[in-house]
Amino acid sequence: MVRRFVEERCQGRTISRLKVIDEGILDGIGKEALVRSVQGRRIVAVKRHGKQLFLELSDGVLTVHLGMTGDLLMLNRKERTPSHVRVLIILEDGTRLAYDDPRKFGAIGIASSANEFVTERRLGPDALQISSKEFVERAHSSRRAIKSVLLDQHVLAGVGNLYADEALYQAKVHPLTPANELSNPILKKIWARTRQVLRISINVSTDFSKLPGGFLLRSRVAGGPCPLGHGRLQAIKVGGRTTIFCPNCQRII
DNA sequence: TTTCATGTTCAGCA
DNA sequence: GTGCTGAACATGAA
Repeated sequence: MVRRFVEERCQGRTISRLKVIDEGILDGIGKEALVRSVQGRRIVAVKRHGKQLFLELSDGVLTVHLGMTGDLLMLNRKERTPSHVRVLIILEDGTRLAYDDPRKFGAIGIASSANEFVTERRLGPDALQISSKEFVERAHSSRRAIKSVLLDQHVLAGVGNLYADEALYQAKVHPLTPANELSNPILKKIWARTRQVLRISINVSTDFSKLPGGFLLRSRVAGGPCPLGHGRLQAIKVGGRTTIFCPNCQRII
């Protein structure tokens, strides 16, 4: 939804200026070099691969990752900039695309192309692009917990912690199950649920209260009720990440 | 005051 | 090579 938002508001427009307010979020490029790389360029297209956003310019690509708390906002020329804006992209008419990120876990940089960036970072196929066949192959070759596999951006790109929990809840698979012990039909189900969860979340702009009933994301709280009414949710750590699941719906290993 | 958190990367170890 | 853990990053919220 961020991609769509930026596409609607910025595609086809020209960047007249770029202002770096906090250099901490620049990734592998200095302030001056970044400014030189974007100023006067037109935003030709807005693309996404996993969690990575690409603003394709008339020459080169601006790469944007929102980290955990990042956001992109449009501000008109008079609005004052919110307190955690790190970079401002000023368009020719004075409106501004603001990169806002309190925790500064995100990153902005430059690449020669989106493909080059994906290859260099060794990102896996996008979670919404990968075929069920390739997903099954990739997942099946790992002995790690299925949740860790879903979260591994080198296996497939785009699944975050919350979405991995949701997909496994929907597929009724315990998050600690070793991926290679899952049958092909179950892996296909996980693949299908994962894309469904991502699609629906994009459609409701990650406003989880708008999700249909039976979604874990609506009330993902340890000790809270299972959305399908099958007991209480439990919290564990998988690969260092908080994992919430229903021990009744998602059978143990 | 303390703990935890939607992400990524790296060091250290089995 | 595989895979796990913990730490680091910086800040707000509970």
